[in-house]
Amino acid sequence: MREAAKESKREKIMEAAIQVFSKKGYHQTRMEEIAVAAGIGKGTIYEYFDSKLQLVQHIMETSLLMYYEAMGDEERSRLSFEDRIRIMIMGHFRFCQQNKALTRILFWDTEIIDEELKDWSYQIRREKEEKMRSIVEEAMQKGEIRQADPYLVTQIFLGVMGSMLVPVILEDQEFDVAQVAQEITDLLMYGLK
Amino acid sequence: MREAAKESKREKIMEAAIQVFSKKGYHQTRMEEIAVAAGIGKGTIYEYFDSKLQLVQHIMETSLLMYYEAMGDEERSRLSFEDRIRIMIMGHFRFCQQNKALTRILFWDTEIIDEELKDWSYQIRREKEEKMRSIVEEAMQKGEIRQADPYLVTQIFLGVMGSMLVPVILEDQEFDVAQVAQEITDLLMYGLK
Amino acid sequence: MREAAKESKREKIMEAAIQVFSKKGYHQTRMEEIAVAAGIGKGTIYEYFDSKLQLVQHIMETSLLMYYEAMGDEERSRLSFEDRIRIMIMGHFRFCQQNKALTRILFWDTEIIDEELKDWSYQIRREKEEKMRSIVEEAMQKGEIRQADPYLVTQIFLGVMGSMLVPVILEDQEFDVAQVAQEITDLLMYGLK
Amino acid sequence: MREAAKESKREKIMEAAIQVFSKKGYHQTRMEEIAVAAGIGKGTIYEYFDSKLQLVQHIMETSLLMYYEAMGDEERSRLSFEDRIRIMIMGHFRFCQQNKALTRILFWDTEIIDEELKDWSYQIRREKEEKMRSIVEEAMQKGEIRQADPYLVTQIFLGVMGSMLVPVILEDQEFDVAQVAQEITDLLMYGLK
DNA sequence: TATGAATGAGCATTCATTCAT
DNA sequence: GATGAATGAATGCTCATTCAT
Repeated sequence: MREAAKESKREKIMEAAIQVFSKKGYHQTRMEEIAVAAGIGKGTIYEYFDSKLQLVQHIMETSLLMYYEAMGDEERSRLSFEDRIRIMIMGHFRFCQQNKALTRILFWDTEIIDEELKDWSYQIRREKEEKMRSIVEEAMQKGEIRQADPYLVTQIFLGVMGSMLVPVILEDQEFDVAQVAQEITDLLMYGLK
Repeated sequence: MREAAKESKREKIMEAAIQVFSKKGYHQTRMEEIAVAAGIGKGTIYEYFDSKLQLVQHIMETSLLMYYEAMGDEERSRLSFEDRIRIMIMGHFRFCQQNKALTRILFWDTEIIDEELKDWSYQIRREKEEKMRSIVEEAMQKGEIRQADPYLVTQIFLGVMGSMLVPVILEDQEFDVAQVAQEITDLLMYGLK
Repeated sequence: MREAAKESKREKIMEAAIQVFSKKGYHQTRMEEIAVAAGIGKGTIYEYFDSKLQLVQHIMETSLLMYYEAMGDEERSRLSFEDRIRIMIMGHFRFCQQNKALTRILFWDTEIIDEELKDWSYQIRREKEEKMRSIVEEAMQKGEIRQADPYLVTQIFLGVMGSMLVPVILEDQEFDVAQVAQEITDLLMYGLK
Repeated sequence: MREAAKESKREKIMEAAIQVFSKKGYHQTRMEEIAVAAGIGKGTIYEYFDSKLQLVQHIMETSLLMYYEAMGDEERSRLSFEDRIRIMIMGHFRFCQQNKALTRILFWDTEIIDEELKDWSYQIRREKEEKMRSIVEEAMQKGEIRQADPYLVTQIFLGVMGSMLVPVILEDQEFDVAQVAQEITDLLMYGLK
């Protein structure tokens, strides 16, 4: 089989797996369901992935890379803090809206699948947190935002980003990503009063 | 056996189950582990609960009642919006800090256990959301806070409350509940600028 | 406890067990059901019987004695063959009609409970067969009935006796024992022609 | 796998199950024993049958069809009553002799497995009875046999057919089916005198 | 390479029996 | 004696994984 075709079947399996995992959760999903969804035989999955665990790991790792790319804050240090977080929030929402099934797997049904995967997932979370915190701290130093506990502010940002998953995931709402990002940034920057 | 002793054993099983479910997740937990953790025989669990599913359901229902009690917003409509949400946030944090394992089960590892339980869980979430939204809308009408999309504001509040689970759950940090609630309320009310 | 009272509780358990075993079969019956039916505690059964198996064994042995007594062919060798088998068939029917639950356990739901019990049950059956055959052979020698394979005739007699269990057990019919015994004897003696 | 091979494995499982059920009874039989007897893995049984209950149900239904075929009384209404029942008795014996394990399951160890199966089994019994009765009544009308209670006569026929199971099942005797059927018919028609 | 029939480790649950009260 | 709460051996069934075709 040509490399391309091989790759395409691997992708097909991953896409099928994402749909089924997202709908039923890892433990409730049987390998056969994935095979059926992918339109292939059960055994074939094992030609491309070592195990169910490795399949979900691979999905999570790959999608996390995609997510970071969508969120990417590279080359934006010259922007104002307000713009940076607006863009970041927007990137987050855009990714979530475009990859609902994936979002559910990555950020919502944080089911404990495996000790190692749990640790990896925590590690990722911490890294994201660190990065966000350094942005916050930088903005405080520059005087762009007022002094406050940077850890707290970081958690709030992450929490707010998480908050908007609900309408996307549970209620399947579509919304204007740019506008919502703008409104949220406003609220965070200028408060409710 | 006296009623009290019977009740206490039921509680013992629930506490053991909470610990194990919280540590390993529902599907990774074997009934025997719960029995061992409770210091009883495997069969004894079935004297008090019909099945593994019913056990986790009962834990979730009971703890949700506790949570709502801790959060209780009754008789507070005469307070200012700022005070109300501060108290609410504080109640949330206090509950989470005092019931870490439970918090993980209720709000963190939202693993798909059962279709019915999933629906119930969504229902609960929606009710909480409704209530919060009505508080937000009331405050807007009274002019306590500025006009904004009430749905968005509600999601932000819920997100912020969710955000602080991370340090509690994942990093096992202790913090001063009242002070953190105050700081968060400040940030939400007056913004970062 | 007085001997009499002790005996009466033992009987009570046996009667309860007979009812439940008869209705649900040995394997489908739980010790608790018997206890409930007897109006006593589950543990109490074990004060009177060593085990579920021993309980059913005891029931079967006791009732078989009763059955043989009802069937008893002692002191009847001076009667004609026709009278003997009529009386025997009548005894069989009378016992079955008066002890329906027991009949079901003894002769109908011949479920394999235990290897030993199975062997015992076969042994009993063979003894009954032997006795019947000797009666048949005697009647042939005396010229009371015509020459035929005595084994075959014996099986027919036993079969006919078994046949009438159906209306008793399955259809709960009541019938005039003496009359039916007479009719059957006639049919066997003089044939259908 | 070819259809034929698949069917043959299904048969292999059924045959193994018949042997084990027949030897140990339904409740005493573990699925693993059947698997071992069939020379396959435990899980394989579930590829062909949904459950232990469904397996035994399928065996009973299939074998009953076989039995009725062996007994078949079609196109025999022009024969004399005597011939009809002789042929019927012969068919019954032939089936039992050729399918001993099956016979034990169908007609001997009438253990209560399941409420539904019990009802089904009674239903079958009643149908057989009805058919036999109509044959008896017809013969009485035609004057082939003397007047008697047709229900009683029917039960006797069925009882006699059941009676000969004993030597087959319990004593593993072989006998000349045609000859025994002839003798039994003689006895029933002309009596013992 | 692709398949799906075969497998058996693993687990929830039942229930006869025990034994502290 | 009487009890019923506690127990754990026993077993039906599932499903990830293997491997012959």
